[in-house]
Amino acid sequence: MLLTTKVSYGIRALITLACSYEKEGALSIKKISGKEEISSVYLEQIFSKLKKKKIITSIRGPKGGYTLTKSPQQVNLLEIVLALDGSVAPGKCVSKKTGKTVCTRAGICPSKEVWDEIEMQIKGTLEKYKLSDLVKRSAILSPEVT
Amino acid sequence: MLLTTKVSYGIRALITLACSYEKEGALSIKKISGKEEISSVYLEQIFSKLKKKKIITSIRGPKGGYTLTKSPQQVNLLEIVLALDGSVAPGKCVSKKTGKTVCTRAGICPSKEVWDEIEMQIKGTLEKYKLSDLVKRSAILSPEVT
DNA sequence: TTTATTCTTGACTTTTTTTGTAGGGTATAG
DNA sequence: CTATACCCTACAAAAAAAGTCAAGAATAAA
Repeated sequence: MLLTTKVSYGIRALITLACSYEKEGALSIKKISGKEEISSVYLEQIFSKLKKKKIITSIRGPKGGYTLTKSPQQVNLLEIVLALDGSVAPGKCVSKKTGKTVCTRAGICPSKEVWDEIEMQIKGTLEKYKLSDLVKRSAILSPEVT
Repeated sequence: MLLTTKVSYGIRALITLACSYEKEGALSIKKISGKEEISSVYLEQIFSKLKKKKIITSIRGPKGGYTLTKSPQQVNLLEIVLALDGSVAPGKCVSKKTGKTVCTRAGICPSKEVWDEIEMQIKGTLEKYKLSDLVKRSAILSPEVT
């Protein structure tokens, strides 16, 4: 599945970060997890992955927390999903981790081009949408955001 | 994941059936599972689902087995995947089984349109490809098919 | 310098989904 | 009648996803 809870939580947390992008200072895990009602310990893991891919930047110590590395306009959904799930492929003909061929029939698979086409479409669509698009929609759908 | 082993096995078995569509008689689970190296007991379950959706027809008793209900040109990949996996949605905002909304935030989800767009694309692509297309490609890629 | 805050990391547990097995039943051609 | 082959439900094993725990390291502020 593409939209795992990990991705869902990640996006929600990033929207929160995006909302305070122009403002001073960083947001702590505690604040974000509290606001979004996500387990803070789990969110830590998620942020660790986002940090590895340089989507967010961390600041340690009191008054520390996380900030977006780039502006919300520059972050697309594909990089978020890839950071959290490792792949957007509809199947695992090829391993996420090693990159090696998993399916022994990959060479003679008559439907491979179908799955490749779908993967391309998913990538295209996810790349098209930016974090800023979601912030806009979020403001319309739940206007209580401060 | 879209391309589960269930779907993969199902497609392979259906290609085998499609290859003997013009010929006399039905193919038994045993023959298909033997040829495709799939657990015959598992393939029964898969065929049960395909039968429910009228993609294949069964004939009981000796000399019995399964045949395609329609011609390979009339069977698209979307109906196969839907029969076996129940859905092609990238997430489960909505439950596969009950059809009810699972995600409590579905109403205020700022990325819902993204996932909907992706689901539409997947549906479109899978609908475009027919079983007969796979048979053709199969003949090119592994010409040993009799 | 000490302390409270907050990120960092890896291992572990639980839950859910997927994959596969077991075993009995039913229809039917020969 | 009997062997063949579909039919069905429950159960088991394995893999993946979701979530917890605990010890550690950096740093701002008292």
